[in-house]
Amino acid sequence: MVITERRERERQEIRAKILDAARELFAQDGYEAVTMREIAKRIEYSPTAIYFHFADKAALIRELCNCDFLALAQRFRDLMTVRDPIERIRRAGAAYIEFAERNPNHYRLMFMTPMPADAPTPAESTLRQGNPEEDAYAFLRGSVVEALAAGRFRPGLDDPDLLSQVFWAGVHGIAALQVVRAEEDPWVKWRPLAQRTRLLIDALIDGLTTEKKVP
Amino acid sequence: MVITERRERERQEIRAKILDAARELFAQDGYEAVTMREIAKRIEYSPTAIYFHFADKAALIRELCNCDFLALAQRFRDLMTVRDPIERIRRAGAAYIEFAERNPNHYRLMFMTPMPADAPTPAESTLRQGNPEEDAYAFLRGSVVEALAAGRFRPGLDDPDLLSQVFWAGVHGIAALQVVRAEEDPWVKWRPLAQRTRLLIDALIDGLTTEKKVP
DNA sequence: GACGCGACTTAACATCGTTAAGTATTATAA
DNA sequence: TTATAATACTTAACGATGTTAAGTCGCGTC
Repeated sequence: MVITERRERERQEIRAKILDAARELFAQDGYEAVTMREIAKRIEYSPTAIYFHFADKAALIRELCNCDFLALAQRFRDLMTVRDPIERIRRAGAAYIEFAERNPNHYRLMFMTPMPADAPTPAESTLRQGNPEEDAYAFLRGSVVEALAAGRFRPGLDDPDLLSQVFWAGVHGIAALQVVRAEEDPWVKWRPLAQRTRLLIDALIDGLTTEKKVP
Repeated sequence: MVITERRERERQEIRAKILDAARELFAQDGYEAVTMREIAKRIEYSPTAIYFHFADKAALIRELCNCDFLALAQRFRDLMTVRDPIERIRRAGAAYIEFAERNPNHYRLMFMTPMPADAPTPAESTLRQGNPEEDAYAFLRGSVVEALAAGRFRPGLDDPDLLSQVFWAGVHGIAALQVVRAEEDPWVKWRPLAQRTRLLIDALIDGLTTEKKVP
């Protein structure tokens, strides 16, 4: 039965080729602009061939998205070495925004697009929910729990989910506005991204914890 | 020449009918889902008729968008009566998020979609930039300047644009995540919007100003 | 050596935004 | 009063999109 193994291997190869082509086009031009026909042309197959490997365009893009979630979580994994949980949260916020700046189209799909009804639930997904190495939210929440245990947050603030979600919202706001209004915006004179990032993270941490960065 | 006046009036009427139909469909289903043919069916005209009143679909939607910007700015206008600038900023943040919650599709178009290349510049737009009654950013910035003059922000924080942008980013983060992940999200157990809103605004204000809400 | 299945192609469908061409109605000019 | 021109539309069609139906070809199995 070695033959079916080879078949399976070939299947995975062409699957990967499709994904690579799609990723490249998509990172360049964004979701809507990517065409099944164009992906097909790139890999020198007919457009229909893609449908033997992916149910539809959404499924294709969803698979790319999964990779991106993993990539983000793995950037966070490197921050495990930071011992102080508050400092770790700070760095995670900065890394998050940097990810968005570097992969604006991926970020848009991951966090700025409504989830389709048939999106995979944690049970279906290959990503294991709650595992900080694969789930970025779990990483953030874990650090919050740690800081909470160390009594670093202000009294009265004791809900790790609420705290995580507020911090996430803050950095997401910076990232999302950057992605959408990155180029020349005649309506608002944007301050440099680094300045906005720094001040928001500092202010949020200052407002939530007992420590003071600014006197 | 009263006749051309009537013609112009009729023109405006059908224009308004198109806009109304488009607004309703759009608020229900979002931008991509709205079809020129469906708008046409609703007003009982042929699809082509729309093109005699609007250059294309984007122009149509852009006009709706303009109305929404104005509507938001006018919600802010009511906050002019709040004397304390910091309290006014607080309330503006809450009103902003409430607007997003109530008009998720409009919000998506206004703040979560890349600006098309042919979007109107402030010079072209009917909205007057810098006028706090028509420009929500100007309203926020004005309040920040006022608070700055009153010495309410922490020492070292003296750039009204940077401060405005950071505050905007914070509330935008809450609003944007709400719009995209409002329904059941199996990945994150979301805390109630009101709680997230309150904590983020309080924390940001605490972190940026000299006053303390929480001890 | 007939059969069947898997991987693919060609052709087509429905739907989308948009445009070309034609047609009434109506105001202006002769 | 009638010819002309402009206005406000309609019908038909174009090209592009995601997707599906039907057919082809090659390989492994009985």
